[in-house]
Amino acid sequence: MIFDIVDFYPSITKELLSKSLIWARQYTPIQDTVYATIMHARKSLLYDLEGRPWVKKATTDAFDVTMGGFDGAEVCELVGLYILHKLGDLIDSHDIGLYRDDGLAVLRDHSGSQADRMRKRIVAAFHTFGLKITTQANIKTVNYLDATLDLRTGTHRPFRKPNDQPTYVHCLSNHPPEVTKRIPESIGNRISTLSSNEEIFDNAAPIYNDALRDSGYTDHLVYNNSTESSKKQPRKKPRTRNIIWFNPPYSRNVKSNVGKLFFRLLAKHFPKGNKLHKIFNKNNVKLSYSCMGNMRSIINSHNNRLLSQNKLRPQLAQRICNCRVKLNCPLNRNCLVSSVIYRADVTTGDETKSYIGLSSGPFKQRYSNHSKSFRHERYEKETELSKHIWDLKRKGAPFVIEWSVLKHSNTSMRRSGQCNLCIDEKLCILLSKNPHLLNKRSEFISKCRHNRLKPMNRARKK
DNA sequence: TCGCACATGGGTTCCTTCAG
DNA sequence: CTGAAGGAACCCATGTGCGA
Repeated sequence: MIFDIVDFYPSITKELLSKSLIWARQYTPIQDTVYATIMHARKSLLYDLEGRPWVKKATTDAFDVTMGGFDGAEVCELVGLYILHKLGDLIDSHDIGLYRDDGLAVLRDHSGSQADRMRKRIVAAFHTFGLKITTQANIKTVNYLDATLDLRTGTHRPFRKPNDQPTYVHCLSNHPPEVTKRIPESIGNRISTLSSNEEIFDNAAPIYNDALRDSGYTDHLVYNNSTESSKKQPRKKPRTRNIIWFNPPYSRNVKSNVGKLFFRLLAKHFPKGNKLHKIFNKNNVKLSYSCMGNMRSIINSHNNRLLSQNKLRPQLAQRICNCRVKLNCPLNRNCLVSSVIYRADVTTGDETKSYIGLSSGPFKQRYSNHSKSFRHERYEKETELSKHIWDLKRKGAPFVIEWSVLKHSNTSMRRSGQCNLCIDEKLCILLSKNPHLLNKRSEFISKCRHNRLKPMNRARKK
């Protein structure tokens, strides 16, 4: 029996999702990424994890997000698992499966009318969750996802919807060569897996071969049943290595062999005998090209950034300093500025030592924490700056601290997944010409802590 | 309600120890 | 030599209380 949930994601009610979450947490700690995504979606819900009313009110009963996105997929997976669990009373859990909104069930030893009664019970069960499904029972052949399963012959073969012509990235497209090179091979493997024998593969292959030819490839798909033989002899799992990846963006316009140059630098600066050779060597450092961003999304994000800046400007102009005594403002009446890289210059006599830090929130808040660590000895070790201040205090050396903003930035993520603010801070530290910089080298390898504070991830902490 | 000081929490890396 | 485990350190972000 095959069934399809109509408008699955838009039909998931707050109650259903809350129940699914409560159920899932009984069995397993939910992965951080999944949890954060679901919690983000939960913002539009009226219930929290314990079923209590959620503070933020939603406008509608259902979500306003489409299922295509990451959020939708994760929510559907979770709710789907909950539904499958509940359907366990009706049908053996080994005989029913759900992928997003497509479901498949095997009914053993059921006559035609028994199977139809079961179909009706499953439809009714979905109704109790507020979901509608379309079903087909008493069938021996089903088209499920991208495969056709035939119970009569016990075979399976690739399936595509009528008029669904496969299209692939063109061989001359501006992708890393490894990507385009592997496309024919990966398609061949996929079609082979979906075909239960070579004859079925040969029947299915022409449409994919044509699509490959249209995309400029000369390769011909070959049946590959190695997956079966490899299953029989499980290979001993090799010891996992700690690999450091370098992922430069790939572009055909760049004629330099970036990879070759990179490894040449690696060999030059970390030769055998070097203290760091153990960490940075050809076996531990790998290179893989990443794709350049889609031109349309680059232009869109650029436009959005400019437009949102224009919207924010009037607000910024309203409040830039809240100091009671304006003359004492650490940033010259600009202390409420957010997302900045700042520098503190500590001058004692003729020596000036600097400390570079960042503040994603208002600088005033960060400043307040710094001043606390200067006042109380128990917070001496809070920052390298406070350590230095307490050093000077013990020596009885008079000092003056001057604060300045080095760079305005933001915590939005770059394409590489790195936060602008953190990268700018590291860059400022690297480019600083002050030989008496207080910052420690270990800061360069510290990870961004702003990712988790994005609205989506912030909910994780509630 | 605002501004401020302070306490606490949290994610991450570093360092040490120990077993295999 | 390697990886796991546990604690310490670091650098903030967030919550709370209090006086003006």
